[in-house]
Amino acid sequence: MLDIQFIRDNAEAVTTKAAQKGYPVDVHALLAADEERRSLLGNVEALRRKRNENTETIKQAGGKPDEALIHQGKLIKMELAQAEEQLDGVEAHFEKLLRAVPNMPLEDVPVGATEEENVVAKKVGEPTKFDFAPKNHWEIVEPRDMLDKARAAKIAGSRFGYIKGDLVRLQFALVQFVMQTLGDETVIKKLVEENGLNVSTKPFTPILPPAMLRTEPYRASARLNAEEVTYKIEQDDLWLNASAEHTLCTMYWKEILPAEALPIRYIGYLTSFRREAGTYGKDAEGMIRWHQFDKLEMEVFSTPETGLEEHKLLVAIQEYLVQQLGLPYQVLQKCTADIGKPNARGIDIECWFPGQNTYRETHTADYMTDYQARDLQTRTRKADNTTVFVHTNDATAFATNRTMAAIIENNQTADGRIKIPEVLRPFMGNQAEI
RNA sequence: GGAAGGAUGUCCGAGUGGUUUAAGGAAACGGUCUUGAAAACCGUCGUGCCGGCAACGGUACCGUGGGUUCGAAUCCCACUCCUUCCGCCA
Repeated sequence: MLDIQFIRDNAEAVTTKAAQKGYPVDVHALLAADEERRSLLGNVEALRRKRNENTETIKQAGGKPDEALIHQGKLIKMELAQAEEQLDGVEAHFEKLLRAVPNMPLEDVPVGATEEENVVAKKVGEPTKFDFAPKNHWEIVEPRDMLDKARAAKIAGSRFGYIKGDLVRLQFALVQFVMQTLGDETVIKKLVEENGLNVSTKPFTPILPPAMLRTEPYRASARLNAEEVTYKIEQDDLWLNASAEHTLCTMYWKEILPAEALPIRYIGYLTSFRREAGTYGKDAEGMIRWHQFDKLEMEVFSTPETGLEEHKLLVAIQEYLVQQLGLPYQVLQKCTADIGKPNARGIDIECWFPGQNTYRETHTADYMTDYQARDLQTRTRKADNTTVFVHTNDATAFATNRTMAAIIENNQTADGRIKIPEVLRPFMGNQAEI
């Protein structure tokens, strides 16, 4: 959530920017509720003070029952109960309005009403050329028994699949490659320097996070999108994660991190689950949009000063990883409508899919400033002993299904085989193709 | 699934109705001493919210929610989580 003080000071800008993101919020209603809340809080606190003073008087008298004082205490109690009830109602209303306000986009985020208005920031590599008609990834792997969606549909329904054989080995090669690359300080240092960033060169810590989480931290992360995206385990009041980010960004819920711990950089590997409600018909074939998929996800906790630089580092890492695989791609600066409620800035990377003759999203990088941390109450202590909310960043390293689909389509041969990118070969027994 | 014990500030930990605006210790920060460091000693040191330019004042927070009481960290009820033991199990 946003700082209410910020909203008070910037009511017009908040209204405008929220609307740009597609979240029309009634800032005037929010500020009215805020004013009413503060006024009622004043009443309540004055009554509590009276109560405390009455108690103190009784205490001074040795705690002996004094009918008059006890009677007065009872009167205060009744009055207070009424005032508190009133305050509770207003506060609940206030909080609902406050939470409805999205994070403010940074200055360089293009204003747009739909994802059509995302801006292509750069293109790297040329769309792959073939001297034959390139196939879709499923046309390559299904006949070779590396992907079985029919049986998965029988067992689990649509948007599931059995991935088999060499494709499984390819997935674990991707995992190994990412863990090795992000764990290597020389790589991080190189990317920090090449991009002129002023951040730590600390490598990423590999992490296997939980796949389920409780409602309270999930809600605080501003990532709980109950109906369309997220599965609920009703019996145990747990949600299935829709991204490793959800159990990573919540890790330090209600904690104060020592300054020297930052930045905290994690590279997580986790199976994620999405309901994909309302997407019927989209990507019915292939392995792009499943209910269940594995993902390597980066998460960074940093000081406010370095938050934006960390975001840029994550994008640089994403580009580096894609380049290492030799995939053509474009970098998209997401517009206000597409960056998401808690985001201040968002970048997508789209890889070229020759079988579909188009670029398709494979990576996202999200910068939340302190919007998530405020609700999660994740803070750090500064040198002067005061505390400040941390900044959070998350970014895809590889979503394995989509990345493998891109590798399959770009590296296909005329006879229906798949060339393995050089950097992955050491993790596949030096096999050059599958 | 059965049983028991727990949950207190950055950490450890005392606290069973008013003396707690939470003891004590550790860590951290500042200082004294020292050639330097360590030790010792002195001092500072929880987090929100409201008001205030500020100094400061008020108020809340002892797992969560409710209740009893003039007054609750402390008593009552419900719930959540953690630990240990037994059972089951990858």
